Order: sequence, then C-alpha cells, then structure tokens
Amino acid sequence: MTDTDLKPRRGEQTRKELMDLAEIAILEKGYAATSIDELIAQAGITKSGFFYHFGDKLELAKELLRRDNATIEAGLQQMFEAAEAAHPDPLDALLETMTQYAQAASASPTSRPGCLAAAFSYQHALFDEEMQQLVLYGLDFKRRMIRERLERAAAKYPPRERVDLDALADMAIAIVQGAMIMDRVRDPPPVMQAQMDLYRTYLRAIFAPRAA
Amino acid sequence: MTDTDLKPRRGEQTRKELMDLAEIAILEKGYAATSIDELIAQAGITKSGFFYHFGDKLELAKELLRRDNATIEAGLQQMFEAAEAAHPDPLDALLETMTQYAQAASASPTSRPGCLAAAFSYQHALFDEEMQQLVLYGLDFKRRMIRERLERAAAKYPPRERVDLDALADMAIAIVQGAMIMDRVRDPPPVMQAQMDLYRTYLRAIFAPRAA
DNA sequence: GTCAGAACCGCACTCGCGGTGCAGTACTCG
DNA sequence: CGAGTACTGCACCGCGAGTGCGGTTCTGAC
Repeated sequence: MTDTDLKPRRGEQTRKELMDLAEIAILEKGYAATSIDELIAQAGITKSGFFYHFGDKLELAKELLRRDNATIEAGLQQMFEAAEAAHPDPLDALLETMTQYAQAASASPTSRPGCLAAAFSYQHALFDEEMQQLVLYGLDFKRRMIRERLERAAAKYPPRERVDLDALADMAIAIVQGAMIMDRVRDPPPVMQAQMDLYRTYLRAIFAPRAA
Repeated sequence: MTDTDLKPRRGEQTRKELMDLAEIAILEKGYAATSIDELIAQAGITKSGFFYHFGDKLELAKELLRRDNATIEAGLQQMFEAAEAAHPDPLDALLETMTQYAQAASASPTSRPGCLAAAFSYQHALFDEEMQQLVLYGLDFKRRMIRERLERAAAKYPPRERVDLDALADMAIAIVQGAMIMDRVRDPPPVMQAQMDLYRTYLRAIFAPRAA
C-alpha cells in the first residue's frame, strides 16, 4: 500500500540472494538435498532471517518457480520479437528463436543444464495443487507462444499433410526437456544442439516452401 | 558361490517387495521424499530388516536402477525381435517398436508416468560416479539399439540428406523423456502418443521409399 | 528527536528421518 | 546339531525442517 515497495530495500537483496543460491543448488542436487542451513551459510544470515523471508522451504520453491516462469516468459517473448524483426519470414523467425531458446536452456547458472519445473515434477509428487499449476502454466505458455508462430508458418506454407500444431509445439518443449536430462548425465558432446537441428529440419520438411 | 542363490528364498521376496514399493514411491514423490520408515511399514518389517538387505538408502536406489536397466534392456530387445519377426521391412519394425516402447514407458506402475533414471538425474547431483554410470548405461543401450535399426533402414532407404543417426536415435529417447515429464503434470490428454506419431512421421519422411 | 516498521540475530527446543550397534531369535538346510 | 539366513527389538546419534519469542539495528516519516 505504501511507497516502501518502490525502493530496492536491502531486504529484497537478501531475498534475491537466497533465491539465486537455492536455484543453483536445487538444479544441481535437487530440492530435498538442498538444506536451508547451506543456503543461509552462503548468504551470511541466520535461520531466523530465512524464515522471515519465506514461511517454509516449499514457499521458497514456489517463489523460485514463479520467478523462473516470469523470466522464461519475458525471455521467450523478447527472442521472438527480435527474431521477427530480423526475419520477415515467420518460419525463419521461429527456427531462429528455437535455436536461441535451446541455447539459453542449455546455458543454466549451474554446471549441468536443468529445468526447475522438471526437477520439481520428479520430486514430492508436485507438492501440492499450486505447485502443479505453476509448472503447468509454464508449459502452456511455451506451447501457446510456439503454436502461434507455427500457425503463421502454416498460413504461409500450407503443409501437404495435416499436422497437429499443438503436438508440434509440444515436440519442441519435449525435445528440450529430454535433451536437458541427457546432457545432465552425458558430459562430452551436448545433445541439445543436435536435437534442435533435427527439429528445425523437421519443421522445414513440414512447411516446405515448394509446396502450395 | 554356494547353491543358496539358486532357490528363491523368502529373503529375496522381501528384498523384491522393498524394491517394488520404493520404485513406486520414488517415481511418485522422489527419492528424498521416500522414507525408509514408509517402506518398511508397507512391507511389514523393521528398520533392522531393511538395513540387513541394503547397506543404506543409496544402495537401494542403485539396485533399483540396475534392475530397471535390466528390465528395459530385456523389454526393448524382445519388442524389437517380435516386431522384426512380424515386419520384414526394417523401417516398419522400428516404427512398430517405437510405438510399443512409448506405450510401455507411459504405463508405469505409478499413477503418473516417470523414469527412474530421469528422477535420479534431477536429484542429489547423481549421488556419485557409480550412479551416473548406471544412468549413462541405460541411455547408451537404448541409443545403440535404436541406431542399429536406423542403420538398417538407411541401408534400405538411403536418405536424400545426410542425417546423424546417433542424433536421430537420441531424439527418440529425448522425446520419450520430455513427453513423460509433460504427462506427469498435464493430466487430460497424454502427450506421449502424439509425440511418437510425430517422430514416426519424421522417420518416414527421412527414409522415404520413393527416394533412391 | 522519536517512533514505527522492516530486516534481521540468538537461542532453545521439537520432530522426523537416516543411520549405527548389538544382542537375541526363528527357520531351514546339510 | 550347528551354521547360516533373515530377520526383531531397542537404544542412541546427528542432521535438517520448523516453531517460538525476545532482542537489536537501521531507516524513513512526522
């Protein structure tokens, strides 16, 4: 209500630091293996300080997921806008964005790539309804964004065979998620880039300009 | 060394029961959220009994992954053999097996589909070297199996454009993994089947019989 | 200058869970 | 009958999540 939430108080910094530390640790080791003691030691505060900011550990996780959703949302939107400004062709813009997105997904703040939503989905039975909704929201947003562009591409380059554009959008998400898991365990050559190349080839085959 | 390991003693039954219970619980809630107390309560034994069978909780996880690897290995091999006996065409046999594999992956013993290896990959930083090797082994096995068949298909139907068969094999695995995550959180329509249909379409496009 | 509120510190304590140690026991097989 | 297998029962430890609450410091509003 007041103006206090306008200036970046030092409380917000601490909160952000805790979330940053938690995000890295959770992507690396998982939610349960990340202890509050560990986080507060790195942040240089006490346990009381932690519980001042977050009611419990689960609340921290939810906040993390909310922030992650917002970050991805803004990032994807920006990538699309930039790509669409650079490429007049809708298909080119989509392919460009997909590559960038895959690269961004691979370049996590941790040593191994990972996705918070995926991590949570394999832990604690999604905790509760709210948690599941947060994960779902992120998935649906990506699907909508990609689907929109697929529709534009389909309008310009009508595919010979009927394709389910929702499924095609999901495919991009699934490939990124799957490639991330594989790259988490298989060190040497990153799988992600090769997979995105294949997906791009697929899209080009479906929306072949020569058809019409 | 002795003959004791030949007959199915009651000890092996208890051990199997613990592993079955643990597998379901871990796929549902994750490794850390699955407590030993919970497992022994369901199995009807005491804590001492648990530690008689497994040195610690991590050993149980590794055994689980070993068993899972063996099961998938045998299952995939059998699927391929059956499909290859039914379909003289290598591509048909591969496509048939892929569909079956996706179905099997979706039909887990739990309410939500899931993969032990994926679950572990997002927990505890893969625990240790041995754990990582177990996950890697499973991934590599699937890749080899699929790649072999892709080679046969490529031999019969040479693709117009050069494709990385390893990447194409990885794609199948990535899609299954990704679809599984999505189906874990998105209840209504299963994503897996649609994704496998798309993958099949992709393979058919690559190995189009009309080319040569 | 004071006073409220934000952002913590310190401490004591609970509970669940992983894990240890060890003594005792029932069942089975050679 | 004795040895091993497959446990039970109990006591006990340490760590991590979480609670409760009183005290403290700094900052901005009046």
